[in-house]
Amino acid sequence: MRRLNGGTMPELPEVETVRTALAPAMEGQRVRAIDIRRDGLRWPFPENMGQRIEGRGVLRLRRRAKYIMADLDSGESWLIHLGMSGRVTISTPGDGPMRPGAFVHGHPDGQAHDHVVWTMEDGTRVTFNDPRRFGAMDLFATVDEASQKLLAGLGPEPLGNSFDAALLAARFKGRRMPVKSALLDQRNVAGLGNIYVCEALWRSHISPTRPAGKIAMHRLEALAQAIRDVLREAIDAGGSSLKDYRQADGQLGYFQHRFAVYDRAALPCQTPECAGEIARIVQSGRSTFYCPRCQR
DNA sequence: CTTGGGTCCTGTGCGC
DNA sequence: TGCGCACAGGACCCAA
Repeated sequence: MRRLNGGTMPELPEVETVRTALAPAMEGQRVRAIDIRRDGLRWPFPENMGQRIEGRGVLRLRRRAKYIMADLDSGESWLIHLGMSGRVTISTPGDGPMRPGAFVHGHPDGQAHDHVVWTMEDGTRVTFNDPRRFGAMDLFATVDEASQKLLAGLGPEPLGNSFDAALLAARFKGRRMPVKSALLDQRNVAGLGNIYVCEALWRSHISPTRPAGKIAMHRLEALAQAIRDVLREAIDAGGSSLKDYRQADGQLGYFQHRFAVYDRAALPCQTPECAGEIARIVQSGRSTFYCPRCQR
């Protein structure tokens, strides 16, 4: 089993942690300058993205699913998705060198894959780095958010009031697909990714291969609670990591969390008195980690 | 409508 | 030591 280099992919908790860190650096300030170093990431950037952002004030930062939105005083919202490998670095003028590793790979002022750099009016610099370029940015009228292509159709926020077992039951009714796949579908629940789906299923003792429509209500209650618990714990862990982020070069987006099953193939299950061994299977081309003994 | 598979992208780690 | 390849996966896209 390959190692993940100690990092985790940005799912809801990591994105929320990034939003929390970016808010004090951006909210209430104007964008003095924006340096866009390529045409796009996963998709081309929106037309005139730089002109539409430069000079605008940032009213506030919000999160929806795995997206961060910066509401601008122009009436537009700037949407950012970290994809798989997106990182954000915050440098303040007092930090000394604005960024370590200058002149790397021919980039005069930064590191390889620094794609967008924005400078706030107080000199704070925020750098978006994304080697795999699965990330995305867009601009849309804030009032038209409901019809924004990437946001329309998203399911409820798992930490919001409308998410519960009854909602899962309604979404899963009659569905034969494995519950693992159903939880990854952002139309059912917004913000879960491979890691936290595995963790939540383990906590609720549900097999990832079980058809989504064949889970008893009391087990869906446990699942909904497990989803909320694992996300909340990861957000809390990210928040505590934030206090030390300067020591990590100000790099945000990857906060190590203690996983019970993810990337733990062949290691012992941590359910008390289970003594099972964590298995790795592939579902829809993705790794699933679970305990065949205590997850049914 | 539902479901599954392909695709994009680069860094990393492993086997030969 | 160096090379090639599998793998990591979020979300769209399309085919059956």
